[in-house]
Amino acid sequence: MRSLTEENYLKAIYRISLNRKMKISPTAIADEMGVSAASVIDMIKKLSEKKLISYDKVKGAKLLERGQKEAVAIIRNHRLWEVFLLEKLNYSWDEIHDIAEQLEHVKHPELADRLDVFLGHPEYDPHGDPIPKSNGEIPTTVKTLLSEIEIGKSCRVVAVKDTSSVFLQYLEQLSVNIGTKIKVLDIVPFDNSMLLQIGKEIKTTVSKRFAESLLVD
Amino acid sequence: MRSLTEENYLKAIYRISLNRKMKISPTAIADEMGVSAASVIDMIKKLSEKKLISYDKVKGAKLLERGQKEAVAIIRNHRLWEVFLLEKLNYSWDEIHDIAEQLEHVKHPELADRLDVFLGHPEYDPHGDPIPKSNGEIPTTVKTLLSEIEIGKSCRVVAVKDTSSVFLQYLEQLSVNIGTKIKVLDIVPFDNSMLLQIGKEIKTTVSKRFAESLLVD
DNA sequence: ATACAAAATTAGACTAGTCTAATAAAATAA
DNA sequence: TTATTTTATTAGACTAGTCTAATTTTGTAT
Repeated sequence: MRSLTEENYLKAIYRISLNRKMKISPTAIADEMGVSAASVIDMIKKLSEKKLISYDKVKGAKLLERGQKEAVAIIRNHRLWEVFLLEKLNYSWDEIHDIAEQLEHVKHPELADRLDVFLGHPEYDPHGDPIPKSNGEIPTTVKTLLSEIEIGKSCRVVAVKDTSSVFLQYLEQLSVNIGTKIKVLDIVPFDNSMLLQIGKEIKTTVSKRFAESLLVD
Repeated sequence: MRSLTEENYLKAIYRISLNRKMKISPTAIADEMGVSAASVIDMIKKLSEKKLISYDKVKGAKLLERGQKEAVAIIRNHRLWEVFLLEKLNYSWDEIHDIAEQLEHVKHPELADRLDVFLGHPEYDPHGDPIPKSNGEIPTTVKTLLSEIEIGKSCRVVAVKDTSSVFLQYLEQLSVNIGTKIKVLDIVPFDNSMLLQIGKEIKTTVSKRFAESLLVD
């Protein structure tokens, strides 16, 4: 059984390995976790002994197969719970992360799968990140930005890139939610502003910046 | 912020205070929690200092207002999550407790209330225990056993008293679930067996013991 | 009331995870 | 290549929660 702390280290190492293709040094982990480098060294020893990661001063830390699997499972939990919180409990984009951070550690062999079924096998979490499959496979999603949609085509909102409250409030005002259907009616060549049909009711023009902050399918 | 362990002690003290009307001694808590009496003494000191409980060698431990409130909030979480796990994720009666034991500690000011709304304000958890309200009030439910229903009356299953797997399997076989409608067609005076109409399809006779293991409304 | 048993408490140790401060090793710049 | 800075590592201490093994207190039975 993995402790909460161990799980968080695995997750941190996983996240670093995605973001930057660089060496995963103790200091990098310390920054990610918000702890001292000394603490990280201790945990690196522990996780290495348990064969969850490999470590070498030169090459840095790296998840071994078991560690990788566990990290991905936690990410899967996290993203599924985020979908649940947003869609079922009507939480807003900016609130779900912290709660999912706690929920992701709840352990039961079938929990993620049952949640997945209940939510209808969502492919993305509300931040647009792909939800790993049960077998650990992560759909390599080519995320489509609204700004890439051609005139006349329709799409559905699957996630937001920008989670600032100004942006989210703007979305609310426009009645844009996850699942909202959007049709691109026109694109202004001058500044790439887009004329959109949002749902059935609303027709409005948005900036390029706006269109680059929404992920659609 | 309360630690996991502190929360579990508060919960244990609360549970003891319900079951037996007796003094809540360190040993009683130790038994309930499965730890040594020495550990309990330490925690009693801690919780007393934090004004969550009172303690006195003679009178034993007692939850103070804040402690009581927090304990009830945790119970509320627990029972709401049990409903969720059973009704939404289709877990079985015997699996939900352990998972809810973890979920109950997830903290966010609105979580319980949102879950409550999502689940449609359930009054009982699947074990037939009342779910505390948001304000801490616990509906003093006069639980009705199926065995108390009169001939010709109908009711709906709200919970089970017995959670042994033999009983649960029997229920499954009879297609009895939470929410299932049952009509009492006849009662055999000899041994109080009941002839039931279960849902639309099934008509069967069950023993008194069976009828005393099902809670209905 | 005295002796025995049970319960409460204290003392001291252990683990997991954290820290700071000191030291060692490596990388970088002059 | 030597000095400086950054990074890695070790040492030692702290907290929360746990334990076992005394020890003290309380309760009970004769």
